[in-house]
Amino acid sequence: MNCDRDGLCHLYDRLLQAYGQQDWWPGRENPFEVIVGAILTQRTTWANAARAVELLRHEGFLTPQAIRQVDPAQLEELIRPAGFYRAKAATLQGFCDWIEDTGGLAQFLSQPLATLRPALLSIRGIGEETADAILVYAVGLPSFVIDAYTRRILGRLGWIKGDESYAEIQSCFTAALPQDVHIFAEAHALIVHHGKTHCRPQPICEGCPLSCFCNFSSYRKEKL
DNA sequence: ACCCAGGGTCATA
DNA sequence: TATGACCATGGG
Repeated sequence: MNCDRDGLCHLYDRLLQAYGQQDWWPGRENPFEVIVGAILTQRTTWANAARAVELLRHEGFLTPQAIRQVDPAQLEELIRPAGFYRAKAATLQGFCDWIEDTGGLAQFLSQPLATLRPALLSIRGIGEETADAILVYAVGLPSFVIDAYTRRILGRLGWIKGDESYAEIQSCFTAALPQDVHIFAEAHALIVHHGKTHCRPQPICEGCPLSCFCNFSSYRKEKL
């Protein structure tokens, strides 16, 4: 792995210059809605997850109490457009049970990163990426999100092999960037946007702001 | 008829 | 620890 500070800072600058501020994750003013969105968008397009969020909002289910109390079958029907709806319904209710049993949403949002991240990871259905997305976009704590696009982009740049652990890649970003949640939020949003426009499984090299991207030999051997 | 998307869990070797 | 199977909808 050759993922140094200068390279990552340069990557961030290039993406920011190319795409501008993303101001990601609509509905960021409602932390609980962001948490629900983070769970529903797992391995799913945002359009599908957003449909499910809208259905929940329309029926008045965008509170921990409401999701906790609703009949599981009804919750499953509401979030059906998001896919994996049985697993995600169970995750949502598991999360809301835990929130309500540990002092409520306000209490949750006021805790520090060192206690919040392990707590999130202990909930079934919430892994590292979802936990970090919740921490950054809902709670406002700087815990860098590593997703498939991040791995694919770094892999195609030749900076990682691909078998590095989540923590290993995350620590590179943590060491390179200022410990500012706004930077972390923006950087991950830029990576996803770049991934969607140029770094799909089938690359789209026309107009790619990272001109070196499509030429790397590591490109053939990637797992993603 | 494919492939893919802002993952995570569990069983197997 | 490392693959593979499975979860499931909707768009290209």
